[in-house]
Amino acid sequence: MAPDMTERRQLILKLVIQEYIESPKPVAVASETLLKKYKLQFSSATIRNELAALEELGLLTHLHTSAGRIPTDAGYRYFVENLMDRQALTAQEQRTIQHQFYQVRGELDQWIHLAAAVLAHTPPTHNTAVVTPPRAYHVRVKHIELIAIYETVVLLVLVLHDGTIKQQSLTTDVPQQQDELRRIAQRFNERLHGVTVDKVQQFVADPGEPPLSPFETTVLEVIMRAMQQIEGQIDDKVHHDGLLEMLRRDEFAEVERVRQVLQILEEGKGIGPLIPQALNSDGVQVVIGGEHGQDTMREYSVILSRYGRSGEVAGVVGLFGPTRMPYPRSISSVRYISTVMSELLAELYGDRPAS
Amino acid sequence: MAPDMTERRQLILKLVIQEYIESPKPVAVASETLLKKYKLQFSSATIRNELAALEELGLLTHLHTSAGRIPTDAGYRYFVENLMDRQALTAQEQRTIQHQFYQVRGELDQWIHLAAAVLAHTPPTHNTAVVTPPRAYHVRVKHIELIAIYETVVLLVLVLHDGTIKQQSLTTDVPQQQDELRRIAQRFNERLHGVTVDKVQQFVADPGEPPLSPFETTVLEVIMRAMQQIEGQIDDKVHHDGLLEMLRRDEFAEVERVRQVLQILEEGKGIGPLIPQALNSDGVQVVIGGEHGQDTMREYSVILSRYGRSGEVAGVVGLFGPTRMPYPRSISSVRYISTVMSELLAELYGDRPAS
DNA sequence: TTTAGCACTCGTGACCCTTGAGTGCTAAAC
DNA sequence: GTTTAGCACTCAAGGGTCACGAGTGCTAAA
Repeated sequence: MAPDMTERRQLILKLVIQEYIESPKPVAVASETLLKKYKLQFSSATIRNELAALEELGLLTHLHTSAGRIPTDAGYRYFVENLMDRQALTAQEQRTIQHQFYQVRGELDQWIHLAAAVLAHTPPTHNTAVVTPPRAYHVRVKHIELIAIYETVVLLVLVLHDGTIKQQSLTTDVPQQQDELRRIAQRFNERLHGVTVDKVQQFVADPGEPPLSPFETTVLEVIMRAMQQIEGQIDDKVHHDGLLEMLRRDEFAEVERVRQVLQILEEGKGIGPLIPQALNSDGVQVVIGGEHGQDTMREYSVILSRYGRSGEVAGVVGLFGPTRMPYPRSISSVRYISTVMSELLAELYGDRPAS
Repeated sequence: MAPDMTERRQLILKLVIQEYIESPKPVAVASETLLKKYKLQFSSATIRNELAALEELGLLTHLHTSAGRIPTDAGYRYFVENLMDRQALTAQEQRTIQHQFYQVRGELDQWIHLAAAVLAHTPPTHNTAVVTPPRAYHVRVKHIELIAIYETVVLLVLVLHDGTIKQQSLTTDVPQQQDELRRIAQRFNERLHGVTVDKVQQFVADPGEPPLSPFETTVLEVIMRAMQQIEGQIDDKVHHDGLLEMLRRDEFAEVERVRQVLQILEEGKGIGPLIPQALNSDGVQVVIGGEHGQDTMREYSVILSRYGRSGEVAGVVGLFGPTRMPYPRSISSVRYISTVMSELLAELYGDRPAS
């Protein structure tokens, strides 16, 4: 703790931030307000002196002379690191969430929707939930399927070990029979089960006997392209929920802010770059304002947590909103939901490394 | 043609609407402006009389006495039906679009992204492109695959004949071997190929020999549930592109309008109900303002066209924006892109009914 | 039936004023 | 040295007034 941060200053900073983030509207907080609301044992003049000191320390600021104080990014950071009280979810809330996940446990593609919906609708709402699907960094082949659609059209279904599915139609000059396709798929499945993209490459270079037909080569090329594409787009699309609710906040009275948010969410700008970091960290990550040098994010914060296991099948889940965010509660929600999702994921993929 | 609609009135109405929808800002058009811009052979006073008459007929309106005229929904409708000049895409634009689709022809899941991107970025931009994935109303089983993830976890992959893929993990009490799973899948594929959900139901009721194991019954139940769910959500999620570009329009200076649009796009309100109709019609559908009694849509128009074949595998593609929309050009774009997509779809599924 | 002329309407933007919340400072009290 | 009362000062927000000008609607003449 910096020596300048006396206990009283900590108390006042904490109260200012709590007051500010909990109020429905973003009104700067004044010395008299604090005095009355929290029945402090010193006068408003003293508070004003302390507020001035906290401003000197860079933790608070104000928009103009005759306005109350609002936290700076550094102020929020200090609050999150040192001052805030944890606000765990109630047992009832935990049960409800567990129950909802239990109902869709098998449907991996529903997870991200559910997670986002739950986070967006667990009070306090008014922030946007963001989730990426569970994915592996280095994808491996789980299963290959070739289905004759009709004579010269074949549907390739590629299942990767993280559960990602990629489908692709192929047209061929030579008509393919379903029997023949099954034979090809079986050979591929035997040789390629569990391998990464470079092992597929090796197989193409040295297939052994019998050599690959042109059609088989095509199929393998498509498979490799698909795998590469999927590896490259890890943080491509971030699913979100609760946006409209968030836009009701007074912060979004001017269109420009709304456009900013849409740019961040729709084009992945701002949040995307934070995802790799979250995937490789344990615990909840909090990025406040422009802390990571992203100008688009200067007025927004993101709370992210990985679910699943680092380096294996994993995704991130979190909340996004204006820096004026109810951090204690939001952090608890994100932490809890990531735990639940991790447990369910472990159940699905087993407790050992996914094969 | 209503007898009141003299040629001159038609001309003036057409010019008013063209002037209004082509201008970058929504400024009501005045009699003097028309006179100067189009060198009309009669005076501004005459134009004013005609404008008053067109207002009497319900085709134009104005916001206050000292403002120029703007079209009503009925005015736009009359324009679209009777007055507008077709504005076909240039050969160059057509080539570019064809080329882009050719590059992703096999990847069905890329289609909707591409279609939306192309529509959103073909001038005039400033409207939002909307696309639904190619889907069949009555889904039939194409292929069933069971993959052992580990001993008691099985991944079911269900491929439907419209190319939709549904994955679901199942946990079982009895460990399942991959060989056994392959046998089960093969039996199912032989018996269920091409069948609709009620035929699956029949099979469960009367499986013949050998009877179904509890695990097999579970799998079939999951399959049926998945099929029902997919049939029910035909117009569930509408993919869109170009939203941010549209929000730069002056129409969206107030947040309330932006919220309306997000509600329409994110929650499917407004556009969803129009989709079944578009799927069952030929040609381009234009819904202007609140024509279909949807209050949320009162200030917006949608241009939709089916691609694919009615009743078989098909989707819709279109444009969405404020009623002040460049109809001639937008309609041409939508028409062209739906044609291209229909052709590609026919190529993928063959020219006969999909089997 | 068309047109010139002109009064009238009404939204827009500039300007000014008042109000009140809240600070910052000074000087006295503890 | 620290705390506090008192008060001058600042500044955003809201409201009222006014001038401006674009554009219509009407009247009367062509």
